[in-house]
Amino acid sequence: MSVSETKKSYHHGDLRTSLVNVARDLIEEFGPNGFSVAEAARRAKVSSAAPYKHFSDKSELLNAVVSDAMDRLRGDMLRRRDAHPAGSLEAITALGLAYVDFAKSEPSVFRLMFGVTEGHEDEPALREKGEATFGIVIETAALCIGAAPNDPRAVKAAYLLWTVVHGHSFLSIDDKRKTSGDELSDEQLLLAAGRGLLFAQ
Amino acid sequence: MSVSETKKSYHHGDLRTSLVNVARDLIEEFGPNGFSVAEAARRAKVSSAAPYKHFSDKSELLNAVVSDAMDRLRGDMLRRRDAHPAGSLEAITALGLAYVDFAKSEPSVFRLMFGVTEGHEDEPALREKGEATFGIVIETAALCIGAAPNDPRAVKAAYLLWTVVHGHSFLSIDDKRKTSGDELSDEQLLLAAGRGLLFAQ
DNA sequence: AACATATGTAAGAGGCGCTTACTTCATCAA
DNA sequence: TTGATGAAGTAAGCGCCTCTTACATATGTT
Repeated sequence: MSVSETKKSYHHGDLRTSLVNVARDLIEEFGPNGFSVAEAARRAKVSSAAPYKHFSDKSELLNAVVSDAMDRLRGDMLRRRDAHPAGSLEAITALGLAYVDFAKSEPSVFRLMFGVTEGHEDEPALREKGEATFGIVIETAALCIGAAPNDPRAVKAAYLLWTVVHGHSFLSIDDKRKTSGDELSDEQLLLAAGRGLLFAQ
Repeated sequence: MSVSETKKSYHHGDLRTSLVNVARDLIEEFGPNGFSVAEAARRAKVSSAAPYKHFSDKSELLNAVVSDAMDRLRGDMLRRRDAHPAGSLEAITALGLAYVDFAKSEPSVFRLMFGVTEGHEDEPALREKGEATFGIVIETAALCIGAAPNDPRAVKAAYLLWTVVHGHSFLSIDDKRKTSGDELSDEQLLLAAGRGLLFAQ
């Protein structure tokens, strides 16, 4: 870059998108708590007041990061599920593997997606996205056990599988797995869970 | 069991213990992120610098809250397990119910016990407590399936059950359970998980 | 050309984490 | 009894943060 090329127009261009991306990086670098709006503004090369033209407060920016992450997670899950025969154990296991892999690749953002609802009430938009994703799990579980998607057995099986996947994701990224089945792959674990829980009553 | 403060109350009472108790209240009131050392000091009626005579920084105070919570959780688990016949499905289910009940009664502290390891490295003391608690789960699972505690099948079953209980705890306190098996009791859920997973291979 | 609107900056109020320098008081050796 | 010691407190302040207010600049419609 040449010297005089630091033209830097007064307006940024797409600050909103830049902030979301920068925020995601910062969250992964310093954790959800280490993130600050001021640092995000610094990295986006704007003043520390500029972000507030796009987000009413810090948590709204964080929500934007979460919303984007939920979209990507749901996309990953569908893509990987659809690489397997509909109704197969592999199909529903693929959903779980996508979930676990997402948690491992973006642990801090994943943590932010859950539980860091402190300080502001649940965004309905985020809740809807979460429910849509769980709907996919229910559908897929129903196909596996040959039931209708509204069959309580499918809902129960789907929820139990979700607890395994969700719990395993957290325990993995929290590094709480030293003592336990470290030698088992995620796939072995989730396949076992699927076999054990799909027909559990 | 908050370790007995042997000889610390020289000056204005037992500030260390007061701070831990006040901090626990604040965390439940405002969430792990809403907590501030300054507010804890205010509630304990000391200057904002006083806490730093007892804790080197904020996270050390939080660690003390977590350590105390882990002791209470382990105590609850043992107490409730031992109300059932050794090796019974009810015994290992009781472990899980104690875990879930703890999460529900102190959701913010529970959240703090996991994942808010940001900003400071894992305290070995806390890790040890966690591993000891998981050891209880392994032992109990081994008894249920008639295996030795070091049998890989027991470890695998114990870990899978832990993922269910841990995941269910988080999903419950994060209020992510609206769409799902809301009508199922924790006990029904955990019994089903126990039946499905104890012998899963 | 002129205005309305969106998007940026500069400056600052108020809060928090943590440090430094100083003060108070319980304990114990003399 | 006393007075040195050191643990446990306070007051003041630095640097960073969130968020606000007042103002400056760019864009597009008319």
